[in-house]
Amino acid sequence: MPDTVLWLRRDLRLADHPALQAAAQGGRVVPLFVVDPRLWQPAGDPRRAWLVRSLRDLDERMDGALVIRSGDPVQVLAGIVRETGAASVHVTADAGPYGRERDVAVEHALDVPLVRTGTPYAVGPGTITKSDGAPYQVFTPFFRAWRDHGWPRPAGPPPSGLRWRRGVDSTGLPPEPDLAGLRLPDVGEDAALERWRAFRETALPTYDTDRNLPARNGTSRLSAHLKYGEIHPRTLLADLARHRSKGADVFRSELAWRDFYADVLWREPRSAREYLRPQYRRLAYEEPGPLFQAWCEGRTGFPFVDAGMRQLRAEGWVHNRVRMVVASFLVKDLHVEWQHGARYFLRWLRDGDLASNNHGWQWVAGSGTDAAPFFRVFNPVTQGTKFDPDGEYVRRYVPELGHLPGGSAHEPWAAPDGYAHGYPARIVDHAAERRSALERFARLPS
DNA sequence: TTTTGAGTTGTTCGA
DNA sequence: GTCGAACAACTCAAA
Repeated sequence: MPDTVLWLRRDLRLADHPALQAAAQGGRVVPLFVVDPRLWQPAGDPRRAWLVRSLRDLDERMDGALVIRSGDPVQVLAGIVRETGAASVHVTADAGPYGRERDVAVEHALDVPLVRTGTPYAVGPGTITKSDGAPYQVFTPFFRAWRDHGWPRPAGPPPSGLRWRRGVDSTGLPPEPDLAGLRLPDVGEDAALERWRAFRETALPTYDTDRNLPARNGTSRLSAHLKYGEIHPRTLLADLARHRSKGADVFRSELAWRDFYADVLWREPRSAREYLRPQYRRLAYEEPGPLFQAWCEGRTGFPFVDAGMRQLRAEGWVHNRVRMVVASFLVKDLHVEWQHGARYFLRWLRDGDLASNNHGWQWVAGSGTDAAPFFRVFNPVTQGTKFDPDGEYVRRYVPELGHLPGGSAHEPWAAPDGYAHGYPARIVDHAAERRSALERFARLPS
């Protein structure tokens, strides 16, 4: 039986891995990861560090068999096939705009088959359609169809006869960037499974309500594990079938959101960078300047916003409720186009995913999927007092507010000693900027 | 075929 | 303090 190549990308695990199962049908498997400058360069340090750690973990599970090479995948794959005499190259299909084109280019350059088995999603992009075959543009009908469609069972553990081919030249791991104090959680397949187990047994039953409270550990924090494919949503959905609770239902729908946004990107690749509703391009925006800088650095003077932006720089992760609030602040209060915020997020988020991140930003901007009532402008103070009533989250990330008790941390301007520790004054008047945002929308030709 | 109701995550105003 | 209406308008599916 001839050997095969398993070209790993966003599927850095051994369990529940259909492409690995397919590759193992041949002889020995050459597990390969290509450090592609076109993906490595634009990725921020948190994502690079996560990737390096995840590859190191995977290599250990493979007893050191993982082959790492840098360069253009077209050349690297052709070289590997030539060196090893492999009969096929196996991948998990990539749904992103760059990955799809890259895979077609690799396919054309190879004289052996490029075999795509499975996707990183429960239901592959392009699968769910309306009865007339057109794609859904609204989440809830997509969700119903997605649920009714169902998803495959987990593929199980790696096949018992699996043999890695050894001795293939490898450049070794790329250097891990210095994160300068930014803390990442444990990385890798075991860490992902453990995170899932811990979440399932503690926070899942109350996920429907607690997921909105950023001070609490109420969310799964699986996003980066899912992004790198250390765990597959199939695995999660199979386990969820044994949990009956409102929390389990809501968590399932969050996995459907991930599939939905991947589906939207697959059908409209330009939506990664451009407005899904093109008329929003003509809105009156402001060029990013000093106010944008203040937003990036978490010194807008709005505690909930600043806490979120500082959490981003401290952990490479932000609670989803707070992502919405900081995004709304940039787009609706500072009138900066969503692409600037999305790019900054992708630079610093450890889970930075093109589809989820950029469509989430478009949702906030009003230009994305969903009815998008343009008058939806988050009030950073209201959001703070509603979802962080004790001010615990704000004080955790903004030490200058540590002396303000309870919910008063959300309104330092109302406390006599609110600015005693150097917290900045508000950079804009929220009520005025809200009106300005609504006026800009009203002037938008339809 | 047309109509109708509902749609992840909101805020403000006035009764 | 609570509550409903208004903000204005697109997609989808059921009636």
